[in-house]
Amino acid sequence: MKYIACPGERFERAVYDIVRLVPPGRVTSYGAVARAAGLRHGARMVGRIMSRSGEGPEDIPAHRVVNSRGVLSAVGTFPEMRRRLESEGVAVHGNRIRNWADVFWDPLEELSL
DNA sequence: AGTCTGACCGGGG
DNA sequence: ACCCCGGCCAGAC
Repeated sequence: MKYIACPGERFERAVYDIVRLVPPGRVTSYGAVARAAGLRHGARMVGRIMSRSGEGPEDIPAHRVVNSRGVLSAVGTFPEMRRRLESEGVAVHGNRIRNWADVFWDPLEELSL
């Protein structure tokens, strides 16, 4: 499966497809998803897409996407995020993920795109 | 059209 | 490890 750099609906669909593949117990980042979806500078867009992801019927693990430093930057508007991660075995200290380097799941690498 | 604001990122200090 | 800054892009005024 491969995605081409094309903004708009295609990009959004690619983002959804990728996020759905993040396994429980692992976490990825907005920027990493953006790059895998073909937009090098699309991190903010991914963030926006995640923030609206609760609206539709689409069911995706938005809690498994955090910022590039392993911090739960969304916990303010998405409080359940932390509990969901912990229930999957991800250790969180403050709002920061422990062993970030080990828990990090990079779509580009894991999915050979 | 101009400006501000984000669930962002990388580099530099 | 922390903070700051400039760059990034789309949406809301």
